[in-house]
Amino acid sequence: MPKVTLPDKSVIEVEPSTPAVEIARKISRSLAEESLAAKINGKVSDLNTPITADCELRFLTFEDPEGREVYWHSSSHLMAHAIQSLFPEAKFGVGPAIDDGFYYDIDIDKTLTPADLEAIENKMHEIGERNDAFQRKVIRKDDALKFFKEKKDPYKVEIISALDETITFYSEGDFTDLCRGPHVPSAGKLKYFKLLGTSGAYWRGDSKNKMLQRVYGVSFPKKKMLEDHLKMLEEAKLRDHRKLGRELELFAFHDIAPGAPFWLPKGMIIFRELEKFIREELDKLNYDEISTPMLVKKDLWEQSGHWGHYKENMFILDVDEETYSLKPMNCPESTYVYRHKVRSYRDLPLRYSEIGRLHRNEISGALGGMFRVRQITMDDAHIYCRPDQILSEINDLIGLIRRVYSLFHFEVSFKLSTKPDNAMGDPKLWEEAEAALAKALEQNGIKYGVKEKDGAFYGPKIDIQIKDALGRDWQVATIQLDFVMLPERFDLTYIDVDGRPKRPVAIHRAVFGSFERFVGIITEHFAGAFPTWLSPVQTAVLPITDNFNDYAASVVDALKKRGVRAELDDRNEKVGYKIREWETKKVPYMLIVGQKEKDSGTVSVRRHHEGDKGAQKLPDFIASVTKEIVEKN
RNA sequence: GCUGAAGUAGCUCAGCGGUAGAGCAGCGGUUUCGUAAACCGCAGGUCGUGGGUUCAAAUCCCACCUUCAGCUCCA
Repeated sequence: MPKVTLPDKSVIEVEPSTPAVEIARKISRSLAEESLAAKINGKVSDLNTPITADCELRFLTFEDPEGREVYWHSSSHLMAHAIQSLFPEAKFGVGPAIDDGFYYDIDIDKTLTPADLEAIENKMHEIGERNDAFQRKVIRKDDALKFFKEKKDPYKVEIISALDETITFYSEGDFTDLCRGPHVPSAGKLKYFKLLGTSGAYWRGDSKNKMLQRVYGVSFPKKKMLEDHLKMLEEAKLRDHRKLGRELELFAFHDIAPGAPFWLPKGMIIFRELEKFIREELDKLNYDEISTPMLVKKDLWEQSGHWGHYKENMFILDVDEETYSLKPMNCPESTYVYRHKVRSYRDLPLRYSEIGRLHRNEISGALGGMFRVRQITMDDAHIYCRPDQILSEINDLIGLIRRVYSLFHFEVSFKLSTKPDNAMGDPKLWEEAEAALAKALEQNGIKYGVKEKDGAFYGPKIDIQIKDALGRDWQVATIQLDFVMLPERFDLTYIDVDGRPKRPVAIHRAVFGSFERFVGIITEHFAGAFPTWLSPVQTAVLPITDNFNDYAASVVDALKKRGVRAELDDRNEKVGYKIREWETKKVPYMLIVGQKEKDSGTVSVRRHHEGDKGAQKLPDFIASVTKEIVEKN
């Protein structure tokens, strides 16, 4: 009898060919109820897969990423089923689960409208209520081809023709689809869903192929989860940095400069605070700041290799019979600073930081608010070090990145990308470097993911992701080792102890990535209510009537003297009106002053979003707000 | 770049062949007020740009510009 090992290491014996789901039932009814699929010896399988031999078994629920994937994949089948019954002429492309839902690509003559989506959604409920089982069937290739040829579905025929492996169909009611699976046991498991929209997508992602309509949706086993998800999408819309940027007067876009923001005075305050902060951090870590030319001859890019691989993304212009380009990255030019004089092993590491503007000609369709711009300001740096210094440099960088991001209350995660197949450079150096990166992560107690073979051809890297207040992931910082592009192509050397020239290792790194994108991210993360140290206006002083304008002005004066960004609101308006306005501008503190405050030398403090905090002596308020600013709380 | 949608006052939007509209913001006045919108008045627009159809175009047609959603996540 097969022995089944469960995640808690307990072992149970079962009759041969017992479906996995029976084992779940034996454990508990709720487990059987919540399970979506079974992981048998590490392979995600249908819940009713018969257990025929000894195995390790784990049940997957919606809590597991793999469980969600099965759930969404099954949802996409249910959607296709609904589409087929409403539009029998529809042909189907692919319909996978994605990070936050699912889609199906369909080929149909009419353009689907929101009303159609609603009809499809209703049909899905109707079909779901029948609770038909998802049935798996292994099928011979020629039978599979015959089936879809008869169904006149050229996309499925194309997919099957290219398959060598075992071909399986899944049927659920009167809908049959080519599918590797696995699926939830029956359509009734799929309860709460919402179709979110449609878009065009080329068959196989190739613009030479026909464009299909992609229908996106999301589904959940509990009503509350769907509601929360939809609420989150709404919230994201409200927090859209393009809207907040305009309303809070941070930045603006104009047709005259596509893909480039105009930084408004208030946005520039945030920019400068971030810049000041990162410079202070880098000073502590013994970086040297440099600034290199923005307009350079193409020879530089020929030498670095960018001319061959990156030319389409560069702004190129002819000047005096020479071809120039606006720099799309800083790295090649930093080597000129390195090569300014002969370097000794004693000089290393050299840490060159550069906050400069870069120009990248992103294709027009890729532009989007601050997230994707053509003119970016990067907090870039290139560290030149000896191979034996890699570990300590990476340690410092990990520390820096964690320190910076914890300040913004972001959750940080790290991913190590290893040697790709097209790697260049000394294999031994690769090995040592990957080991150093892994060791640095481990020394810092970091659990990290590994992306096999995902490094650049010139070195392994660590990508840093952050999770914002809405649970969305952003790829921001990066730490990239480089043995080839800068050191080899620009023939960088240092004189080692033995008097011989050696190659340094270069480390490309950025913490914020680009200021534009980072400001966009934090605008949405904080929903425009920036922490006090970043707030363009830190306190607004509101006299109750113009009888107290003088006292209010003296309060503003006192704040400004202590470096607090304060504004006087002496407009002839009721205090309720002024409060409403400063609330919507998300200013952290409002100080309301009238007769009482003037007589007692106090201010009535109102905190954004929290309300009235009562009166405080002015010096006390100044002390607490300046403390908050200095500590960046 | 490709597919689709959109562009009217600073902002949000109505108007969709017949003299350009509202609310908010702005400006002037009245009011002097205690924790999220006082009242009255005024001003504000080459209807994205260029061309065409028409007696007449914000409105219909064509081209371009810009923005938005998507185009990577592969039975």
